[in-house]
Amino acid sequence: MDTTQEKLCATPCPIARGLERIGDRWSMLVLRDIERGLTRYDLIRTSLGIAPNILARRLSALTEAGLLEKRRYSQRPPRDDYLLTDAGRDFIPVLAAIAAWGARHNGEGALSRLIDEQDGHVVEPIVIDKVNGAPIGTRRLRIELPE
Amino acid sequence: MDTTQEKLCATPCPIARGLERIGDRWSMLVLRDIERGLTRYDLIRTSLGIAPNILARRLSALTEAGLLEKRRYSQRPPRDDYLLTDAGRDFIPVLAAIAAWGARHNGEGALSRLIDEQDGHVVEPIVIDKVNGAPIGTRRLRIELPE
DNA sequence: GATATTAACTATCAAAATGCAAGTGACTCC
DNA sequence: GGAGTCACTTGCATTTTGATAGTTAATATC
Repeated sequence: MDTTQEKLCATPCPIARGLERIGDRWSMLVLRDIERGLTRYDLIRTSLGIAPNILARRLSALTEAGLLEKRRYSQRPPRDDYLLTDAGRDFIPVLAAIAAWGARHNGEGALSRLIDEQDGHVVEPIVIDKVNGAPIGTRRLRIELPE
Repeated sequence: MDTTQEKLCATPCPIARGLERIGDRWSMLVLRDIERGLTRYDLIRTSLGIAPNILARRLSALTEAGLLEKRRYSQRPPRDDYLLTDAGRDFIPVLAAIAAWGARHNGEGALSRLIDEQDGHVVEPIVIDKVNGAPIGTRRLRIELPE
């Protein structure tokens, strides 16, 4: 019902374009779980407490959208797990930014944290402009429409 | 029906916590529009093409969630506009990161771009770890649950 | 002073998405 | 051959979304 192609070029806004492909809670939480190694249907289902039909639909929508791919890990019985594609993996930093925001503004009670495995420090994600290193939000920005 | 308080502490995951407050397409697009100066109901409605009841609900949910605040700009007739709170403004960098992802992976056709008003360059948002400057995704991370 | 217009909604109802519970298919293990 | 596992599907109730029309409180116009 929503192939990747048909909605492209609907809007010039890259935020809207991005949200068309993953703009719902479950999809983002599915990506989070797969990234942390829960690559199988049942692992994700019990982790999220999501209804089975909903998870099935989300997984195939994410696969269709090119964020996940199925990989057969057992021929008999036929079993697949789900892996992030390049596009899916590239979305993980966005989740990190959402996590940082959630931690700053939803901070009551205990929170899980992101740890860098190389040296064990607590990661603090922020969004910057790669061009000059300035954190987004510190300089006035403008949206320029295409010609 | 969803006050800010009652869901807090439901999960220790800051991503899930964040998404509880803004994890839907319309809310994020509303924030985008308000940030670019469309602070009034009708401006947002025509910009997004959203149904009026849905927009009303989103605006009050976002206000309830502490991302927006109403400001009366006319006493007679009584009229309000919507402004970002600190928490709402702090979410803008996440939208920038989503936009960058959307531009990278949804790039067919013309796209609008973010311009830095100080020197006019095209902004390229990326998420990094503030602690060491490493882009998120370049180092292995682990989620640590609270004790 | 009646009528039109503007801005910000609310009300009503149909359509779509979500969610729960139970069931199915393809196996393996005992 | 019965029980268990994994990855779902089916059917149906509930919830959310969306389209359309109407409302309220005013000002502006004829």
